[in-house]
Amino acid sequence: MEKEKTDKKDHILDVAERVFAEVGFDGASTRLISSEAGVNMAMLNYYFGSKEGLLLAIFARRTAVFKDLVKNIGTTENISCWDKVDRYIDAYTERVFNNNCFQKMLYQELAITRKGELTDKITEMMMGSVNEFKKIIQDGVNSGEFKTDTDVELLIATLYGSKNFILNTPHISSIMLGYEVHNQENLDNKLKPRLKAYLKKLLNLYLLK
Amino acid sequence: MEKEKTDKKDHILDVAERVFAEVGFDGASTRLISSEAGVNMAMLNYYFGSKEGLLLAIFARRTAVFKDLVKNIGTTENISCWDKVDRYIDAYTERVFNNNCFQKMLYQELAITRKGELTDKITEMMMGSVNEFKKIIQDGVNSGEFKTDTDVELLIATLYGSKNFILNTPHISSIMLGYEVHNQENLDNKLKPRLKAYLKKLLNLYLLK
DNA sequence: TTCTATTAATCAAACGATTGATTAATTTTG
DNA sequence: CAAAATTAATCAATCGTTTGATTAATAGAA
Repeated sequence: MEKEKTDKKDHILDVAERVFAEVGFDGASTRLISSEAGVNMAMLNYYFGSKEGLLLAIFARRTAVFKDLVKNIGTTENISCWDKVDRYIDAYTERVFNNNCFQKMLYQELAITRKGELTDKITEMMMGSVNEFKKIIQDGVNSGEFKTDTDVELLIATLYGSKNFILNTPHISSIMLGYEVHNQENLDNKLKPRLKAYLKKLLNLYLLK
Repeated sequence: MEKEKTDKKDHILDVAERVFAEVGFDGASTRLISSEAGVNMAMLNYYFGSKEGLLLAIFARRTAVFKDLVKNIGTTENISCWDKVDRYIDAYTERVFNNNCFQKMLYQELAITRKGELTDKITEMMMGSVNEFKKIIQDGVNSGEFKTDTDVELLIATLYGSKNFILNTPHISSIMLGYEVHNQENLDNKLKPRLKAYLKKLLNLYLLK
């Protein structure tokens, strides 16, 4: 029935997302993906048209969820700009830790100079999140709450990049931190609160007068 | 003659490094690499044995150079720990901006869970650089120059990650910054000094009491 | 209900194209 | 000349995709 079909498609998307994150888009053969998902190879084309269609479907699913999550922290009234930054860091950290396979896949695609439709879709999604944060910082600078010589763009690079380094170079960060970052329990219990606290302190020192 | 042979091999390594950075290892066919380099396809195997051998040769060439660059800022006498951090940021920024194709390729490989020899070689190279910086920070904490609650590992993630975000997601960062980050002139004249100044201020605020 | 049509889902097999690699022949070099 | 460098042609393997057939599920007509 209809529900089971959706479940199966969702299952394939889950598996493909993980495999793409692990070995990259070009490194992931349709045979590997289908065998990992426990489905016949032809089902990928049957459901998603092509390998690239599968990739697009993964992005479509996540972006649909993200639109709700990124929304209007910046427009909340009656709280300081720093509190907005604080909330943004919380929301952002939660989001990326709960979708770390997708995040890893996302930045692998961003690193590659490919053609067409997907790049635009990714860029649009990223810029939405970026501009939300940018607006918060800019408001804080304009209102005098934050330092005037704040480098907003590089601060964004720090926010996104610090997390990327941890999650997207697991070989290195696991050695650095002393525990396996692929382990979701370590991620949730150890790394997530640590990263939140670190980012808040770092940005607080950099932004506030 | 011997010199020309080395030149040709070096030329192939240059081109392959760029192509790997642009489309990833799996996305770069030997035919594409050889045509971009203007050599016959068989020359890749003739010189480097295999496609993976070519990748290894790229790493071997860069690591040989890096061993000289990473050396002993930490053991310099008679300067403060902060001055060491200052110098490290300078040296690090210079290094990554002058090898941004290699850097991009490096982190694409680090993101992928692959087998064997290369991963160990990459990890060793990275940890050498990481530990050098870690030692500087740790000395500063122990001597009382830096704050005691410094999160060294996440600070490393910030240092490396901020730069990675700028250089490895050119689509996004070019929009953010308002100019093309692939343009080496923009990189050297605009971004490099800006990133240096930003990182120094950020780390200064975070580290110093 | 029971029999028949229709549709969706699934499969093994095969397709043409491309992959990385190798061969054997040729050219260049010393 | 002999050795090294370079080439076009070719190799088996794997790639993403398509095929035709089969099963399972649903709907319609009696």
